[in-house]
Amino acid sequence: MPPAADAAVAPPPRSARGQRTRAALVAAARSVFEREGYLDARTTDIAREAGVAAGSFYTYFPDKQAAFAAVLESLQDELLAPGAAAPGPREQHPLAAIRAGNRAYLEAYRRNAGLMAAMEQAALVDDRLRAARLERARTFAERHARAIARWQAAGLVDPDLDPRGAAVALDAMVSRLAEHVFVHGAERTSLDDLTELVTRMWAGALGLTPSPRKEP
Amino acid sequence: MPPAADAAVAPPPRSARGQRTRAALVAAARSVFEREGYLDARTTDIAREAGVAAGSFYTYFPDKQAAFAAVLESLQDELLAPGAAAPGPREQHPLAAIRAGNRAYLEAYRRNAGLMAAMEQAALVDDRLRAARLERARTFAERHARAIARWQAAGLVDPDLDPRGAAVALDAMVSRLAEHVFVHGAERTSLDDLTELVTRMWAGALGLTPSPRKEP
Amino acid sequence: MPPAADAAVAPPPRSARGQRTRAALVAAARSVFEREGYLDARTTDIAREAGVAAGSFYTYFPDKQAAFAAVLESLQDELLAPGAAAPGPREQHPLAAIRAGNRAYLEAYRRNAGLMAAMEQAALVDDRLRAARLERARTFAERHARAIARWQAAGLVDPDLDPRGAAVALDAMVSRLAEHVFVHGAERTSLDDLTELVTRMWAGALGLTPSPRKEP
Amino acid sequence: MPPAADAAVAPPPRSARGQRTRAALVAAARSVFEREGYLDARTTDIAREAGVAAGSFYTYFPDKQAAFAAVLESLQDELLAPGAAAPGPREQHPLAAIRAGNRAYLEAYRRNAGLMAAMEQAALVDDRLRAARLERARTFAERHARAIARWQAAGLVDPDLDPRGAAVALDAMVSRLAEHVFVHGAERTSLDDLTELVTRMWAGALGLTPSPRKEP
DNA sequence: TATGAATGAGCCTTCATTCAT
DNA sequence: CATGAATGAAGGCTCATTCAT
Repeated sequence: MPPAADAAVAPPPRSARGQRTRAALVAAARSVFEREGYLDARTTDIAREAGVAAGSFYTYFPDKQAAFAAVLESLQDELLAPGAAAPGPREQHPLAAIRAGNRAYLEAYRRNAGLMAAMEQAALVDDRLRAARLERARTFAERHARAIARWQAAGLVDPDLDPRGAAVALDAMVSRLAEHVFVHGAERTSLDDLTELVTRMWAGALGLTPSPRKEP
Repeated sequence: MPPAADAAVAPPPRSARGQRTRAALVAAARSVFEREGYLDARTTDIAREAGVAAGSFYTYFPDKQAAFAAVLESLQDELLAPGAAAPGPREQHPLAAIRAGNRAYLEAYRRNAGLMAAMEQAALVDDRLRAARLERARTFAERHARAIARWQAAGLVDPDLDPRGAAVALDAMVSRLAEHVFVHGAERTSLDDLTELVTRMWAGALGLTPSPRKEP
Repeated sequence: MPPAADAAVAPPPRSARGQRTRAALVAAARSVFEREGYLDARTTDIAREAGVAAGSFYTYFPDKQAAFAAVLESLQDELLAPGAAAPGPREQHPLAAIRAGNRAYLEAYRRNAGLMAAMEQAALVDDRLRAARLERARTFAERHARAIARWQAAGLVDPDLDPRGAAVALDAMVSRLAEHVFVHGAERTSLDDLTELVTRMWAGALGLTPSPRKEP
Repeated sequence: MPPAADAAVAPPPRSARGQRTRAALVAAARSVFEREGYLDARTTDIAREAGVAAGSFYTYFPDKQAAFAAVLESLQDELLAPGAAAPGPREQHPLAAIRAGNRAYLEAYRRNAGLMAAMEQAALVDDRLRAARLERARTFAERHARAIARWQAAGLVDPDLDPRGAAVALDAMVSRLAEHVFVHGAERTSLDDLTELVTRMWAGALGLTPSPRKEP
């Protein structure tokens, strides 16, 4: 996939030195946002932690939210990793695919809990970041909707279900649950148990046929 | 259950005039929080909108968060109304109970969307309000867990399910979905469709038997 | 001594009830000023501690400083007690008189350390209270100057000394030392040692003849 | 003795421009504190008088008290100048040394009367500044105690005297007297007369032998 | 590009005092 | 006389962003 069109928004630094500085800033930003949350993070702290002057921050980012967006972008791959959202190899039984997807998502969430917390905050405060989060959720939902539709076509899932609606609802469930557990520390459970729980909810909600319809 | 113990922290106004002023402040606070969100709400605006001097705000609340808590408290009844969460009359079939509960919750959420948005914000920014939100979620979850257990006992719901886990997960789904739709304006659907969607998810996830088992 | 002329400034409460309320306020004020200092003392706290409404404070005092002045006035007797400042019975040898005076002063200071601290604060912040303090200091100085003059006349003290100047200087020494020790907690010593120290300084500074000039 | 360890708390400005701004702020602070006293001084006034934005004040000082401390530090040299406290050249007769020390102190006090008033205020209101003042007093006292001990060793001063106690007491006398006269405007005298008075008190209190003992 | 100082609008909170009842 | 609610001016401090060097 070629660089997206919106790459023009933030001209990438030409010099190697610029590349390095920018990378340092993104790393520092990640660390600071993780530690302090979106609102409490100060751009001067990010600059200091990156080892550059306060003003240099603005050489690379137009504002604080852009730095946050850059951090998220650098995580994009991890957060939207195939395992994290997609049903996996098509040959897999849906249950296995769902379980794998949920586990990957929950693991990624837990691994980046600090940032996810910051993201929740940011989404409730900054319009552009809110839009970005919705966009990400939409990506997930569409991917999942396609999988559900496929499973319906294969006779594995209740055909009356609206794939899109179900995907949205089930994604909502998993993401909120992850927030509850990993950000707010509610409901202490193991990642395994959590994975089983949401997988079971998915399965039931989709009316997943226990075994493929190969039987006569 | 009597009012929380820390209600004593803010002694209720002695005089009738004080009662009126306090009520005016709570009303104004609700309006301002709805309009501006938690972070952007200013105590001076609340005071002005209540028609009192800026300092009078502090006669009744130690700070902004206390005013917000007071607003939530005044909503408590509505948000925790039996319909909004409980399975309703015990004789009802679970599906009807779930549908009624979800509809009531979603209606209340939509009716107070501005405030709910403020609450999400507040919970991510203020520790005490976060704790209050978790407490509220717990109340819901426990109520629902009891209902599920009852249904299991009646042979209407998959007996292998952990009632508490299922309740937490399904509540998460509904609340996040409500936030998506009513706060962020994603996924435009009717309240009816939304109600049907989540009710169906509940039913499937619980393995709800369409009609009670009639075996002897 | 009949009531001073300035009693007119604050018309004494006529009713017995008023007398009691005023007394309660003065007692409460003393306690609060002692505990909080002049600046941090709140009139509402004084009223609450006196068991009256906030507004009642102003029935008895025009403002905060008046209440403080009233407290000091109620202490006047103690602070200006004969022992605390005067040379005592004229027949006494000066050294004994000085020692007794210093001891009485230091004891009174220590007993009322909290209030004295408040007084220092008040004097640096409120003009009227500053004037009152200077007036009190002047009273002391004059009394002591007279004693010194008397001792000079008796040939017991260096006749070249300016009685007024010496009195002012030595009073300054004692009052500042008391502040150092009892308010700021510097130089921990016993009251006995402190008394001996200042008495010795007085004696030396006055060129006090060890024993009366009765010898030939 | 190197600068106090906590000097590191406020890193000195890197650029020359920063040096200039900081100096301007300290000068402005001195002027404002002198004119308004510690409590009434406003940081915004200091900034305005320094010709910088209100926020720039906080680039150099965390708060008002730090600015005050910086002003005092810039006075340190003057206030603790050898002449102001020390007995001067060792060959000098104590009386001359004491007179010179007292005169220097009183002159410095009078020259900075506005600031000294602010300092008294500050010490009664701010804990850190109080501690600083006690520390300064201790420095004086120790220096004087050493001088007294030296004079005792030379047979010029009453050997029974506790050098430290005497130093503390006499310093207290002089500082309080200076405050009386220069801050509160009590007891109008000339600086010469004041110097003579306190010098005489010192001499008497120390039992200073008019001229060195000539015994072999 | 880098630097780091400068900017300045913005808002919460206190509390002595007043006043309607 | 008592009550207790209402008043409202005042100011310290933050920090994202800009800009002169």
